[in-house]
Amino acid sequence: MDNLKGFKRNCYCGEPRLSDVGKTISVCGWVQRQRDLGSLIFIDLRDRTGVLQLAFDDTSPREIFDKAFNIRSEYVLAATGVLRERSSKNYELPTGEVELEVRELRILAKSETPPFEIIDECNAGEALRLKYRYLDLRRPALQRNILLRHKVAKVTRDYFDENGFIEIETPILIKSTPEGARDFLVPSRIHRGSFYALPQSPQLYKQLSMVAGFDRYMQIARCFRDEDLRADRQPEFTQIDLEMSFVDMEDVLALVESYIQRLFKEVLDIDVPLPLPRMTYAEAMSRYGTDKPDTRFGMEIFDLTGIVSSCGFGVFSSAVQAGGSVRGICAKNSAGVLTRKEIDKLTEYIKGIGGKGIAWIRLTEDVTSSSFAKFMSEDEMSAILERAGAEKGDVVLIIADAKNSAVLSQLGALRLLTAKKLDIIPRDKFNFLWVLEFPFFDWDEESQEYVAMHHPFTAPMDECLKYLETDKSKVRAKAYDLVLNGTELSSGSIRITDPELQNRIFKLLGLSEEEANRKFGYLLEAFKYGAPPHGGMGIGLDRLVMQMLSAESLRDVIAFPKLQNASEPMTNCPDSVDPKQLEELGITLKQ
RNA sequence: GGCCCAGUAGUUCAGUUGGUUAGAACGCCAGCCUGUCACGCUGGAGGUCGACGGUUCGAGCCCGUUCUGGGUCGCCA
Repeated sequence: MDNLKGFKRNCYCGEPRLSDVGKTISVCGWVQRQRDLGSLIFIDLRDRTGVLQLAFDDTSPREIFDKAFNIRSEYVLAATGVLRERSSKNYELPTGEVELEVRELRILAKSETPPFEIIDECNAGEALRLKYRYLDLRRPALQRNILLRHKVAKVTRDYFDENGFIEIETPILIKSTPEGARDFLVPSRIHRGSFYALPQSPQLYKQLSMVAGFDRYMQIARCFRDEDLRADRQPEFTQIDLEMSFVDMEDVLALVESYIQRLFKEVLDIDVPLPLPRMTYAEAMSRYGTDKPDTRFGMEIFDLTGIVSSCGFGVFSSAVQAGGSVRGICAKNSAGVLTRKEIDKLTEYIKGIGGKGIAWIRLTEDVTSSSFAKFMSEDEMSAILERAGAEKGDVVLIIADAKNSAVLSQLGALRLLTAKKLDIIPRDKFNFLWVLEFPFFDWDEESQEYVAMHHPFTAPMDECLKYLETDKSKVRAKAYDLVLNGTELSSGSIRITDPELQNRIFKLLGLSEEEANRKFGYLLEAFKYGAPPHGGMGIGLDRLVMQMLSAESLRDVIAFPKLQNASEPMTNCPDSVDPKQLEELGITLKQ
């Protein structure tokens, strides 16, 4: 093993080109591969910029050649030499026309054989890759992802800085607010029996920053939610958090739009046309069955309620009579893929998410089959086909339920699943969509009452204030979501700054004055001292980067993510602690 | 907590109807090789078939339980 003494790197591995031939350069890196051809040895040396071929032959000093002979994958090397043109070039590689004729070679570290190959094609399981995450991260694909993430953060800070935003760090140890997601708790040693919580978002602090007069705040903020994980959900994630004073919704939307445009141009060189398309929540639900529609493909939901309200098929007519609806989607040119068996699978899926089943019509080239035609008149069937826009080769999938919301959400899920099955979702599109006019209240089946759909500081739309006490279903919020390819990227609202209105809202949400004061008293108190009108957004950085890279999982864009069970195998976290630590905190564990 | 999928060599996987000594590719080790770049050729090492229990003359394969990982529903104001 050698050391670095006297060695000075002056070049990254990915940099040298034909025009540099003849220069003496010094590089450092990891051995991607050693190819021993007998009296000729090649070593591919990798750093974060790329790969450079080191060459050793009979012109090499004997001790250097012997050293090269014994070098294995993932050794760390420092090499100095003269750059020369290759006699046989590799045009696949940016550095493929040159190679380093090595004059000095140092082994800075040896390596055991890694548990999986450090190549992009590596298919090793997530658990193994996370246990050796530092090796996984050496793969060029992950290096690119993390680098792109860095660029996104850089452009973000630049953009908001240029628009007058100030980055303010808000605390990580905060008061628990047991609304919404479950909090991570941190026991206090000094205040025995009391707990801090980790922030689910810097929401209240950024609003207080507005009261403090900072006018425009942004932060690339870490957020924590103690809920179950998904491919696009990690217990800690990063949010581009912003808040602005003296603005209405249009100001926030305009600023975020132009941020998105600049970001995609600078990082991906993609032009995003503005303004971004908009849709109300009601329209999104009725056309796509979700508040985050993927508009990269059609297959929109159509309404059959009027056509089948008094038909002979009890499943349909009884759903309509109970106040529900009958709706469907039409999967174009899908009869080949959506066989009876496949439709049965879809039905199983629908039953799994609380549905009753799927009624279907399948139009192959020579025969039309259906699960319910025998109950219908010919006129009714042709009216359905016409409404569906169905032609030969198509499959119509219909859902009926006494609850309209159930019909829509099931069709929304079915639409996505079917599109994935048919592989009709374009991968190279970035379809942004503002979803506006969210309902202010959400009906909670379990408690049989209205609950806040957003956090309780979201302002109702001005024209809806009159319905607050009389008809909660009519109240819409000054809330807006930014959706990208069916993913909720970002969510924001204009906030309530009028203490009187805020008290009115708390009352409607069943929060007593005492309870509201205990939970958010400091914010209400602050608002007594001159709160500017303000609003903002939180943009999910991880999901944004994931979409920009078309990554399959959040784990591909987070340097050190957690497994589905919220653990991190590399450091064995979470882990038990020394009993002394618990003693200091006054904590006793059960059992 | 529910549902679905997967656990076989270091890694990714195959393994027929339950039947001799469990295979392949890559990786690893050794030898040969002067233009490779997924180098090539020859040879070699490497296995508690996730674990436990059951059925059977006999289990990688069938049954039960359990553990682990992935996806998903619930959950995520």
